[in-house]
Amino acid sequence: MTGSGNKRTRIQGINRGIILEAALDVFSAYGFRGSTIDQIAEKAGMSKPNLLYYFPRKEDIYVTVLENTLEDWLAPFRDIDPDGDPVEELKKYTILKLRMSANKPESSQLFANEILHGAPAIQDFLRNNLKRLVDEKANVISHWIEQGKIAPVDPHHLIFMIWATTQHYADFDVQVRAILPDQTEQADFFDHAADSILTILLNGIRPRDTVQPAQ
Amino acid sequence: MTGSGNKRTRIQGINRGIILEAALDVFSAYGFRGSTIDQIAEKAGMSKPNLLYYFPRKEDIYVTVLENTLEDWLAPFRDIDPDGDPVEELKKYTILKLRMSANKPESSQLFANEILHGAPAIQDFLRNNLKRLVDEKANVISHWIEQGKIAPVDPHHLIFMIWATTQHYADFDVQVRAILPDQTEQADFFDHAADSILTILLNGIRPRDTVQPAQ
DNA sequence: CAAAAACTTGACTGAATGGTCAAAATGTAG
DNA sequence: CTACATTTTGACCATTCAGTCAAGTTTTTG
Repeated sequence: MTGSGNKRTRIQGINRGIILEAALDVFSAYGFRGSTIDQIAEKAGMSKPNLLYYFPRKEDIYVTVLENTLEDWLAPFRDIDPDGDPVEELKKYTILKLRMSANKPESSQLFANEILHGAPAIQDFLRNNLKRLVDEKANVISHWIEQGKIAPVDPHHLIFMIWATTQHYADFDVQVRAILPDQTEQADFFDHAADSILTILLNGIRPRDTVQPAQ
Repeated sequence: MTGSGNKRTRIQGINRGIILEAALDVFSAYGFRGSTIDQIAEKAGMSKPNLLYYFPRKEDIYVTVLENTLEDWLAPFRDIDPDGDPVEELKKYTILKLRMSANKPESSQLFANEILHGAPAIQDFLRNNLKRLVDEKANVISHWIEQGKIAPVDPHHLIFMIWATTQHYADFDVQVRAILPDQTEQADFFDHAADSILTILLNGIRPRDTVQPAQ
């Protein structure tokens, strides 16, 4: 959960972890500018100078949290298996992402906030690592289409659609709760959401030999 | 574009408009906390005290911009016609929403940022006005389903899916551009996006009499 | 257990920023 | 064109907040 970088001593390992956990909470709730070092320090249960002993600048904390988050976020995407059954793979991925939205909305929110404000800290990452990875997976989808396993749809836009839809439940959490106050209380809310989304999505990409009805 | 509230004099009308336009740009780019009154004042071409003469507090500007934005944002949703053809109505709505993402991403971004940070300024609006409206439109969709005009899908989640997908192109603009640098340059990028999304979405909700294939 | 290294913190500093104020400039109505 | 209302702004104030520092405390190591 914490594990980044060079933890010289025992105490460093522990405290960096505590700080990063607190920082995720605070940054995801208030954004970079909206968060204060004091807030994070208090949540981490240490003094501000102590926190700055581990991360000399506010930005250092932020970037570290963001990097850790990115990895969590991409792992299930990396795991999409080119040799698996397309429907099964996309289904698995969608459910995993949705589960992340349910269990760790903070990660998604932190990331969303970063992108929303122009991704100042991860421009390069998006343009290089992420682009490469997405292009690669888009290729996988293209193959599936060629083999007639799913309908011909633009792979990139399909990926965007899955991202958007699944992250919506984390990023727009407040709105979802406001609109469905009772259902969001229920334990099976996310299962139901998954069902609904997958029904549309999987039927949307099911191979069709008939032409779409006019209009 | 500007038009809210009580503009006593000619000058007030003009200047409030200028301020709100500048404020939308600034707030959408940097968030509430990340924006400064000086920034907005400079963009609006006037001194800070002058700006504060029209909107005594930073929050007043923010709330006003947000309210104007909300109306733009909801108008096409309100216009979904219960008596229209379902596929045609949803198609129209999706395209309108996507066009808004293309033409005025700032509005969507401002709204996304507000929700992302817990919607402190519009909790009530979400819980009352928005919930009512969404429930109403969800009912319309339910009717369409009963009449067999579209497949049985959860109306609320369908709405979320359309919102999420269309707004993604505004809110995650930087990411989309990073992944599709060439295509986003092209004039027909949004048309292509609309095609891709609608292909999946409309097939996803097309009435089916055959059972979905196993798994 | 003593010395060195690592860790912790109260008190402080400087810059940024939301907001005030009184006086000047401009617009408007009779 | 004069009196009044509206608009504009330079200078200023108080607060918040990132980051420093020097002096203390704890942990580790030989």
